[in-house]
Amino acid sequence: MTQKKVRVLFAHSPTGPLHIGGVRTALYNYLFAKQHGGDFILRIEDTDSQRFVPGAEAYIIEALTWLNIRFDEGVSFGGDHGPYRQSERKAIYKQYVDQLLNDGLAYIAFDTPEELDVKRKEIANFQYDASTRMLMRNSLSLSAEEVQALIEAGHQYVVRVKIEPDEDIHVNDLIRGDVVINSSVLDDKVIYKSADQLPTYHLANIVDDHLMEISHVIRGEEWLPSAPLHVLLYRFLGWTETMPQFAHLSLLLKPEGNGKLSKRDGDRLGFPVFPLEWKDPKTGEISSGYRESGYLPEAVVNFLALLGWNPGNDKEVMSMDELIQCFDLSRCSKSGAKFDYEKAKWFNHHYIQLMDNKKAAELFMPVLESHGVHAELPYVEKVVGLMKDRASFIKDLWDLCSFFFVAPTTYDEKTAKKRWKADSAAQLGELIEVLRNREPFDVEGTETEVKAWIESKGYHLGNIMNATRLALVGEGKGPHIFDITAALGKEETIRRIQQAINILK
RNA sequence: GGCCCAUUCGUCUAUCGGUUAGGACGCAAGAUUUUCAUUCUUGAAAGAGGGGUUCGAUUCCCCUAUGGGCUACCA
Repeated sequence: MTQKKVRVLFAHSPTGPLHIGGVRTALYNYLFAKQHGGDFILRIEDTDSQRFVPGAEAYIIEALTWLNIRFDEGVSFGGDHGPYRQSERKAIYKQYVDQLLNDGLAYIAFDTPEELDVKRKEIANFQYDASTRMLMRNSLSLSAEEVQALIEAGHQYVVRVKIEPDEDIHVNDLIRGDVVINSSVLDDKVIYKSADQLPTYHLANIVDDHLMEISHVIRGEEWLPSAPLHVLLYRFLGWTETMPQFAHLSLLLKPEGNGKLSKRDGDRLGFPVFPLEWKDPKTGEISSGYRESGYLPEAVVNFLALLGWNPGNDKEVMSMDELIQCFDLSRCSKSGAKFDYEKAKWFNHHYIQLMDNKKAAELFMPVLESHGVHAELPYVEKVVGLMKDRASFIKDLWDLCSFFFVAPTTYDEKTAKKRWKADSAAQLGELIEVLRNREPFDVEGTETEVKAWIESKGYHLGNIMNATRLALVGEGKGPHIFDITAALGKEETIRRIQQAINILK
């Protein structure tokens, strides 16, 4: 059987940004390749010259690079099975189209799109196949002379595969098992267009996969209905022995309602469907991306890996290396998975908790800058260490801990009403004296001394603490009070308390 | 319409004929705490429906329903 080296690919058409479902397909291919010590290849399928979108190719590469999904070979990565852009492989395809034509496994058809439309209206459930092809204008219904004359007169034509009816075609799918489709329901698919001298997906795909020695084709379920056609094409070309193994992945569905997750859903539902922000070159419309929304690549990869696959145990948090080890096509679920944005957020939260303070601080620096704060990294690191457990996104840290960088100028009304008592001003005045004499101004020492002072005076601990918090933060939130004082330092702590006394009285 | 694929808590899923149907997100309650969170504990929450096969079906088969995909000179 297939002892050949594992070579899988991510093939995408440059018709727009790669969406998150495509990212998952790329990820699964990558995991599979790496697990088997195989190659992961990028192929650009630009056989539809009409729908080409500039920038789409670079986008795919940038997005997957961000996610640490690395290619071994392909467009912009080199390799000896190139070129990897289908538009650059015209001559290659032509040769196989001719072969099919010579072998009588394909034929030339002159029907224009308009003529086909007419037929589709005339005949219910019209399908260009064995039952109708003799009614059409093609090299089967026309004489060789007529065909020749038509071509010489400059008529554009297409080449269609000639599918023989009444045969059960088996597709052995690694995820779904034996899938059988009768050839009668297949139509004589167009495999080549004379207008741009390019094959369609079906032919290009088979020829390239064969020539690039692809061992496994792992792709979305939307391809399952045409898989029998592909099986037939391998047979027609004489490549059945080396035909890759197929695996059709279930689709990613909209979180609410039903249907396949699409470009539109993201901004409508308030979460990204693209890995990176994308600006449509034609309309200028901007679609949000995971990266720009503050997602960590590790979180996106982990979340995506589990959408339609699981390791067979309760383990959910997994690094790329662990995923590579555990991944198993046979554990991919057969049914579509609804996109769960809340869980994606949880993964991000979790990965921020796991991240070391320095890394988190570095990521937080630009956020601080954007708020006009220029802080020293060691200080930011300390603050982030105190607060990062609470953030789902790095940028959330600003709301969580801006008071570490900017003193409050106003005090939250509700909190003030509840926490600032009649004697708060006097008590905090005394507290300032206690703090002024405190040395060193560390967390434990200061806490011990302040608590001792509160006890000796018979004050209410909660009242003092809550009022102090209000003075330092401006509202009733934040970490342990002495973590705040130690971070702010003696001078700033006293200044803020004094200011609160002045304003709140 | 035709063809194909699917169907376990709200969501992602485990279970490969015998389980109190397990975990995670979310939700609720409680604990911890000087605040807000985090964290921890607990709880509610599921086999689409109907037939078979079997001593026994969530699990195997069939039908129905529902959902999804495909049905282009798009991928």
